[in-house]
Order: sequence, then C-alpha cells, then structure tokens
Amino acid sequence: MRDHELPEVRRLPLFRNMLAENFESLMRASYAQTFPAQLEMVRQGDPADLLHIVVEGAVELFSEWNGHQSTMAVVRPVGSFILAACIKDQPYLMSARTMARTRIILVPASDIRSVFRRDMEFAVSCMNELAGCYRAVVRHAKALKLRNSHERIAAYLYRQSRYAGDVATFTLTVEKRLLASYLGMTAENLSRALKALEADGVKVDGSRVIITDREKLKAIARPDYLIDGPDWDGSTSGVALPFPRNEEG
Amino acid sequence: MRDHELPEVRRLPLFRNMLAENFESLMRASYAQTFPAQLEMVRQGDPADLLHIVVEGAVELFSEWNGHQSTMAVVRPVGSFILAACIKDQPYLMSARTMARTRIILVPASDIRSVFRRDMEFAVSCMNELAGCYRAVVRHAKALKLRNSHERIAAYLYRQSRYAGDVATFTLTVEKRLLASYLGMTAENLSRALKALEADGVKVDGSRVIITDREKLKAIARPDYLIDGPDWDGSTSGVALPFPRNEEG
DNA sequence: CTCTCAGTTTGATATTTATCAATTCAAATT
DNA sequence: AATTTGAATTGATAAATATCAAACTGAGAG
Repeated sequence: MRDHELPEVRRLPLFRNMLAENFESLMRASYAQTFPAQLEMVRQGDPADLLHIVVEGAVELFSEWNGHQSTMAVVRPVGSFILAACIKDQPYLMSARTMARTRIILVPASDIRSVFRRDMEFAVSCMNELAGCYRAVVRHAKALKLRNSHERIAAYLYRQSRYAGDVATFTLTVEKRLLASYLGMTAENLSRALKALEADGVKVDGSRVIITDREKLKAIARPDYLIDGPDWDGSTSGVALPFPRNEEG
Repeated sequence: MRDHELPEVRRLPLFRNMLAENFESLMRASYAQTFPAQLEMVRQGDPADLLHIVVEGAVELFSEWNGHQSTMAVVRPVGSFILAACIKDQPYLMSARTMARTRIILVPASDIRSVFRRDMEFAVSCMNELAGCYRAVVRHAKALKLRNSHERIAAYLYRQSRYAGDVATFTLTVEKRLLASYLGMTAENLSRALKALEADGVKVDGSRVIITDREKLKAIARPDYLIDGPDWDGSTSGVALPFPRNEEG
C-alpha cells in the first residue's frame, strides 16, 4: 500500500473515529490492488470476504437477473463497498466492475468483524455507514416506485445542479446509458425524455447540462427532501451516483 | 407495559444478546401504546424520536410523494421499525399506519444511541439488523428494476409458497391492493396479471392461492437467491411482506 | 336477512416504456 | 486525415402499465 493512501483511508467516516492501534491492525491485514478498466472485480453471489475501498478510479455496482443488468450505484474515491455483506458474512447482492483503471484497498471481512467487537467507535461508525446506506436505498426505491421516468430524470438533474452549488451549467459525471440504467429506464427512453425536457427548463447537449428555467424544472422534479436527500453527513458511500463538480470551481 | 410483553421483546434478535441490565434500562425508558386500526402513527419527515416495536397487530410502512402512495413493507409482531432513522437522528423516510388494532412499544432513540455505546452486544445486534434491512431493500430495488410486473408477482407467489413449506395452497396475508402497491403496480394490473398467470401454473381465488404447476410458475418467476432471499436468520424485520402460514400447520 | 361499503374485478382507453433497427456522433487509434 | 468503435440518437412499432368508469363481490353492520 502506498504512503499517501493510509491517511486518506483513515479520513473516511468509517475509520476516522477508531483507535489508531485498531486502524493500523486493520490495515496490516489489508492489501491494495490496481485493476484495469472494465474489469468485473466482484460477482454477485460471491462470498463476502473483503471490504473494498476505492482509492483511485471509479466502480460501478450493478445487479443482474435473467440476462438483464441494472446499475445500482457508483463508488468513487474515497468510498467503500460493501460493508453489509461483510458484516452479515453473506454473499454479495451486487456485482462490481471498474469504470476506469481503479485502485482498491481490500480489508478482510473477518478482521472487520473482530475489530468492531473491540472498538466501540468503529462499531458506531459501521452502524452510521449502514444506516446511511439503508436510507439511500430506501430513497432509491421510493424514487422508482413513486416517480415516472421524466420525473426521475428531472429530479436527478435538479439535484445535481443543487449539489454543484445551484449552478445553471454542469457536466454529467457518468455515461448516459449508465445513468439510464441507474434511473431504471432504457438509454433510448432517457434520450427522448431529455429532449422532451427542453420544454421544461433544461437543455442537455452531450454531457453538458444547461438549466434554462430552474423553476420550471423544479415544477417537474418536485424535489423532496425525503427522496432526494441529503442525509448528507458525508458518511454514506456507494449508494448513489456521484455529485457533479461545479464548473466554476 | 404488560408482563408477557417484555420477554417477547427480549427475544427479538435486536435485544436478545445485550446485558439484562441494559435491556431493563432501555425498557424502563420505554412505554407501550395501543392504536386503533388505520391510524397513521408516524408521518414521513417526522423527527425520529422513537424506535417502534410491534407487539400485536400489524403496521404498514409506506411512502408518499406528490399525492401518490407506495407500500414499502409490512411489520408484524415481534418486529421493529425504524432503527436507521433513530441511529442517524434523522427524519423518518417512511410513514407508518396500523392495519389493525396494534400495540406498539416505543423506545426513545436517545436511549438506543446511548445504550449501544456501552453495550457491544447490542451494538453488534443493531449492526446486524441494519445490514439485514439494507440487504432487504437492495433486493426490493433489484426486483423492481430487473423484473416486470408478471415476474414480480410470480416470484412473490412462488416465494410465499416456498416459505410456507412448499405447499400448493396458501392464503395471501395482505389485501391485494396493498400487495400491488408493494410490488410497484396498480391493483388493476395485479388483478389482470393474476388472471393471466392461470396459464402459468397458479390460480388465485379471492385470497386463496393454488399452485397447479410448480415448475411452470418457477419458469416465469425464475427465483433468484440474490433477489428473493432468504438471508433468513430471523434478524430482519420491517422490510418485506410477511410469510404466509402453512395451512396444514 | 338485507344493506352497505370497501375492496376487487372488468372493460375501454390512454399513456408510458421497451424493443429493434438504422443512423449519427464523437472520441480514440492508426 | 482516415478509420474504427462504442455511445447516443432517431424512427417505427410493440408491449407493458396506468387511468377512469362501471360493475361485481363478500364481509360486517344494522
């Protein structure tokens, strides 16, 4: 593992409150690995041996059934996945593949489980992380069940704009087909819906998004604190698409 | 609180491993209350002051947006909800209403938080509960995104039959409109789909379900361990519809 | 026993969403 | 600059799902 990586991992909400001694012991049991792009590193159904921490690159979490795939989340540095399976010692429910060349730290699940039993702060951090993940998926499920595709897209774009600092212009952080899959629709549907939304205050040109009428977009999106968040205390990783960067900063 | 209730609550996976002393202290801070049927006890967005434990009756967890509602889960005795909001000290993401006259034990969230900090076994139980809830919602989201309505229904019926002990006949545990909402479709769609499924090995008459051709139904449902579970260690409450009772037992 | 009422089913229709095929586009490579 | 390749878009169509209204049903109330 590289020198600069350890402090970064230590800064993760999951690890920042635990005793230094326990953190070090966890990290001694861990190892880092770099994967090329488009590699399926974890297959759904695999035993949950290792907690994964993304240090560089990006990872898509997706699930598969009957030949279809669906994107469930994207994890970027420095985020972790998938804690729940490690804690329960159960198989992964989702697969993971790199979206680019990606560096991962792998922490043995058994060490996770033994360390949180002797470090209350770590246990509390795990709980917060899990509770955050749970709430994020509940939000995702709510969006899928309560909104139609136009509304989901509008809400997504509105939220991205908000989180980038209420900017009028930003860039999509992921490919459209991945976004479509995350939002629970086909790429064709997303494409057509984006065009239709031009009448509702948002113009998308390639990966560039321009909000022409914030209020109109908001009227379609009807953003809701209990669906679109944030619970945002920075502790929740691996459960939603990443925020866009403010283009001015 | 009634005499027989305490041991029942104590038997919950969430509470069964903690120190007796801490359990008693938690329970001293708690109180029980009986609600009539069809009462909205928790409204989404409310501050999470209290962990709820269902002792008698049944509770529907649902969410609401823009005038639409969607059932997210049903909690039966002795199950708890909603731990995640209490742990994070964040507002509830879902509303809760009684489906029948229901008795609930209410545990102050602040006591939950302070007790798990001094009782590692309780902390571990909370973690297991949360991880289980997380995985259950991930499964729900996977089903919604990967299966169409016929497949979701078929999988639901197949699973209910399995959990009742591979019986050919069982009774639906919830109203059809609630089931429809849980499965992410309209009641009309459910009704028509059930009729269509008669060609695929299952007959539904009122609330009675008769599986006429298990293999045919299975072929439609394509049950999948990573969607339909179980993770079943009994520790997960409040995250899925209840199992049917085997009619022979 | 009849009445009432909520839940369910059915029918007709509209809307939403998916599918498949054909282009277009844009970035990366030769 | 030309070529290649995967992504994105567009068009035509089909399938899935929702909506609205009406009729039906069965369990509980009077």
